[in-house]
Amino acid sequence: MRMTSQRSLMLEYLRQTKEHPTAIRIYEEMKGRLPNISVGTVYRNIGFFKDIGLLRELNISGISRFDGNTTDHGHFLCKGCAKVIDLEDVEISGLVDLIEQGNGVKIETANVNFVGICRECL
Amino acid sequence: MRMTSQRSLMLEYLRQTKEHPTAIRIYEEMKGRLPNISVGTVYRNIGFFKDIGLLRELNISGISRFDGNTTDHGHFLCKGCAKVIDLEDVEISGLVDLIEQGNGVKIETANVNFVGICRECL
DNA sequence: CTTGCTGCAAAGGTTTTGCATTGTT
DNA sequence: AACAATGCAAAACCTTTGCAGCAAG
Repeated sequence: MRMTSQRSLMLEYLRQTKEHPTAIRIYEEMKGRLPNISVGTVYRNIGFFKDIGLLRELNISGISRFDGNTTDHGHFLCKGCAKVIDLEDVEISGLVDLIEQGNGVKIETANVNFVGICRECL
Repeated sequence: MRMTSQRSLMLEYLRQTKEHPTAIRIYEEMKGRLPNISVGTVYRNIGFFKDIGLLRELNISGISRFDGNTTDHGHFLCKGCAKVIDLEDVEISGLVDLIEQGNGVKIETANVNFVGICRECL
């Protein structure tokens, strides 16, 4: 792989942000630093980072969001303010073992997501 | 609401199928019985059924699939054959309580989905 | 110098929407 | 008769892709 300015800026942003951005949000963020960057590049690099395990895709409520934190954890999407909260307290590895043994399947990725109203919006 | 032939056939199909169809799949299925049905109608009715709680939208791997079984249960998507298996053995209500209490949020819907390889494809 | 990455623009696929018409109630 | 739901087609999105040029190694 070739480390380009597009890739290093994307990684820098994805590693520090906690906002679980959509692809378009990442594109806009990059646009501020690299005005000529194209959506194609953003999408291609998202795919690349996913493949090498630096990025996780979240499937909550239709639109894809991305998370630079690839440890196993759940997510909560607030319907009120559209914020996504990390749920570090969900024991996903235990769930995975249970389901693999109970159903005879091999699990590669887990998506444990909840939608509702956050503390601030309540 | 007005019970039309489009709606009753959609409900009949969604209640009996176990294939967790995509919107286009539902459209094709309906097309076999109502050759003039339009995608717009299918999408509008999917939204309507979701609103009144007769249908659940699954967000696994990008494309939306729908499930007429609205009881709380998880799903497993096989990367090999694209089949979706219901996971009745995941204790979702327990998870929901834990997260609500630990994070001070109110959960409305839970998406507990796994991707991997099924027993037959292994 | 090589070739992987990029920007651009077009295409592909999904979902939504405006509007005149149809069909339930 | 009213007006909710439909069919049709266009539009709005999101994502992917082909290709020529650029730049990292």
